[in-house]
Amino acid sequence: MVKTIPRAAAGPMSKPALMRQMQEIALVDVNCFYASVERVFDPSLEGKPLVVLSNNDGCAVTRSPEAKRLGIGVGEPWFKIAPRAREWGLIARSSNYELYGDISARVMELLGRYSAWVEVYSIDEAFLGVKGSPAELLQLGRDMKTAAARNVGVPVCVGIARTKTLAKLANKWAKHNSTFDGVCRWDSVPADRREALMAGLSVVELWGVATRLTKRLDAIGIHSVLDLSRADPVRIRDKFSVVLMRTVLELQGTPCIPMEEERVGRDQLIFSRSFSTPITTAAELRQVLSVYGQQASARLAKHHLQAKVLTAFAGTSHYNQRDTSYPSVCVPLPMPTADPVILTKAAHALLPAIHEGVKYARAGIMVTDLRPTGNQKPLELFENPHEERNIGPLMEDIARRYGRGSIGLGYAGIRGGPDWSMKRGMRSPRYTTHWDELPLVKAA
DNA sequence: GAGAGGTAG
DNA sequence: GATTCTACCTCTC
Repeated sequence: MVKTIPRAAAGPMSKPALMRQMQEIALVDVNCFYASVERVFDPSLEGKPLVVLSNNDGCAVTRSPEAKRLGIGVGEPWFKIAPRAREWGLIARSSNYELYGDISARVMELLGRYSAWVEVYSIDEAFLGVKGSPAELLQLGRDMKTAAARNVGVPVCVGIARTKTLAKLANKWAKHNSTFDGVCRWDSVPADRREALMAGLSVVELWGVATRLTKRLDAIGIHSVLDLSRADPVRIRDKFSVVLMRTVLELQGTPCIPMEEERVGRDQLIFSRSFSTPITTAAELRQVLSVYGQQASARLAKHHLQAKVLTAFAGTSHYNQRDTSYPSVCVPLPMPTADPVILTKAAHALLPAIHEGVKYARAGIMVTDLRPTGNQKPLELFENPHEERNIGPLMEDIARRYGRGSIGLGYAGIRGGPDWSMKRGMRSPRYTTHWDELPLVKAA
């Protein structure tokens, strides 16, 4: 008697079934994403050196290829670049995360048409499970590149390989080696050429390896990607960590870093910012912490989460070595909550640790031990009078209707920008998410 | 479990 | 004078 294996039910394929079908992984990422988005809406930026700045217009986070050629590094402070900007014809933009987020969503939606399994890895890149012959895979990569340029208006590069680490590497080659024309499939590159490329690349270029590991690897004679790919995985695990061992195995073609499901809940939320001008008084800091407390409340509510622990912290500038101070307090909350009053009050627990006169450059709060909002009512004894009256949702409703800043609790409610608020003098319009900032088109 | 260290984008 | 922010993982104690 032969048992027959039941056929899979019709309908969408299960994840394990997809996994069996999936032969390779494609890494698609947008070239210098923020700068490319700025160019979508302002084509006059095309061909010009352009940098997008971090919060507070602090430093360059994204540079157009022309800006890179000027020798501007990532993280280079704007105050150092600015004096020469005019002479270089360099243009700077403040970061416009709302716009970038919206364009990112369009790119991801587009990629979803090419694979049933897209892992959104960051704002500008995604891993895709892909399947097909070598020729089909290369064609798929070229199709995605063309579609992103035509439908969204941004340039992307594609790396395709058997493992994530190799897909990352192939993507890098696609980007920096014009012969690949933006699409590189690892196994389609002749072995001797791959080795030459790997021999010429420092381990610091690898996904998961940064400066510290590079130093330690250098010390044992491992300098290039090729060196690391030939290392003994077990020895690497013993001398370093399982993380680096996975990198070695992945370089050798053994997948160890799986495609991930979309993260639903988060483990922690952080609200933190550097100030445009340092804060020196507890009164000002109280106001800042109130703002964060309410932001945390709104975000928790949005994700249907409650927090059990809140940590509040402040710190002086790392660049000022005198008078340094990094006060922080960890406040266990009496019960899981997303209530703005409770969170704000908890955040204020930092205030006694603040020394008047010290120049605090940054502050923030972190909520941890997050859990989904339960539906069972807390014991009467522990019931929170504010939550009962739903102050959080009420404030959200007003903010939605009358705009952010129209309502706030106590010190967070003051109108007009306090002088520590973020500096963003060169922000482009939020073209796609605000009615009053839509792009105008003139038909002449 | 907390904190340090490291990494990514 | 001035220099991002958020979130994760692993290791150690």
